[in-house]
Amino acid sequence: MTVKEIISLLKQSGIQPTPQRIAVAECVLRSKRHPTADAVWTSVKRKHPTVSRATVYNTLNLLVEKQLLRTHVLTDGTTVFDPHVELHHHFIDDETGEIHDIPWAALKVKGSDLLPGFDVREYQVIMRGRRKKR
Amino acid sequence: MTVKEIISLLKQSGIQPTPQRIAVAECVLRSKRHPTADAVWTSVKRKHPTVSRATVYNTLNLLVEKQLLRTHVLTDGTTVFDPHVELHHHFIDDETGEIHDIPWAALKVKGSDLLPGFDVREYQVIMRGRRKKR
DNA sequence: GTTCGTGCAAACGGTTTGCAACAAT
DNA sequence: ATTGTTGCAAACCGTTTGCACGAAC
Repeated sequence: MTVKEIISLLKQSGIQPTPQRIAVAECVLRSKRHPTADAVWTSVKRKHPTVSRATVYNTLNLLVEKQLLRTHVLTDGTTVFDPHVELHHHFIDDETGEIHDIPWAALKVKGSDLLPGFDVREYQVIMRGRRKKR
Repeated sequence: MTVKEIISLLKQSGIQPTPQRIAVAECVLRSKRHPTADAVWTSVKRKHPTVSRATVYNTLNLLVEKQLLRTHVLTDGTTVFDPHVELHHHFIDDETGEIHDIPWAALKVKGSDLLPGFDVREYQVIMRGRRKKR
């Protein structure tokens, strides 16, 4: 994803593309991981040493609001940001705590439309275990 | 669940059943909801006005450690305690944020054993939507 | 009398907010 | 001139910790 694409994405979403915001968006949208806000801050500071934590947090929240990102809350309460906005499942590594994305089509869930009293809008499967050593 | 049952449950788990701990355990083990630590504190204070937040937190963590409770972290980062330790799924109400337990047997998930590179120990389905008005 | 639990208050860590300075239009 | 953005520091909130007192074996 090029800087130009990021800028036009921001504009499309009604976000003024300032240098700080572009840097934040670059970092998190390109990431294959699921970075915390602080990880983004650390990364952005490399090229933009004066950026404040507040700006990073505000920008990330803005991106979530505009649906360019999703958030996940880990079991220890910290929030991570996920540029992968399409529906997918998650696998959480017991040892490292790393979150891995699992393609939607890898699993089939039956019965969610049959729950009496519940109108299910979306769902996802969260799996826990170990990565296979191989 | 009677007080006697709770006391013997605590003893079985190697937890000394003090009045405060019994009160905390009573509150959270009997609850059909998923209370936060603060909700437990508020509730326990009714009968035990001098109990401290620290004791409630310590006791809840102890119960989790001894596997009499599970925790869930909500999207806003707060932790709730779930006396329902058997495997089950969850439905989260979009409007109220309430967590509802869904019996394990209500859903069928296929494919979790087929993920290359992942050794799935457990999984659960998290659904979001609205309660049906009826 | 040693161990364990309690209550208080202070510390903590991640996140937010208030505010003054500063673009940008 | 108005509107919106930034950086700083302080506030915030849920949770944990340090410590002295007190109860129990």
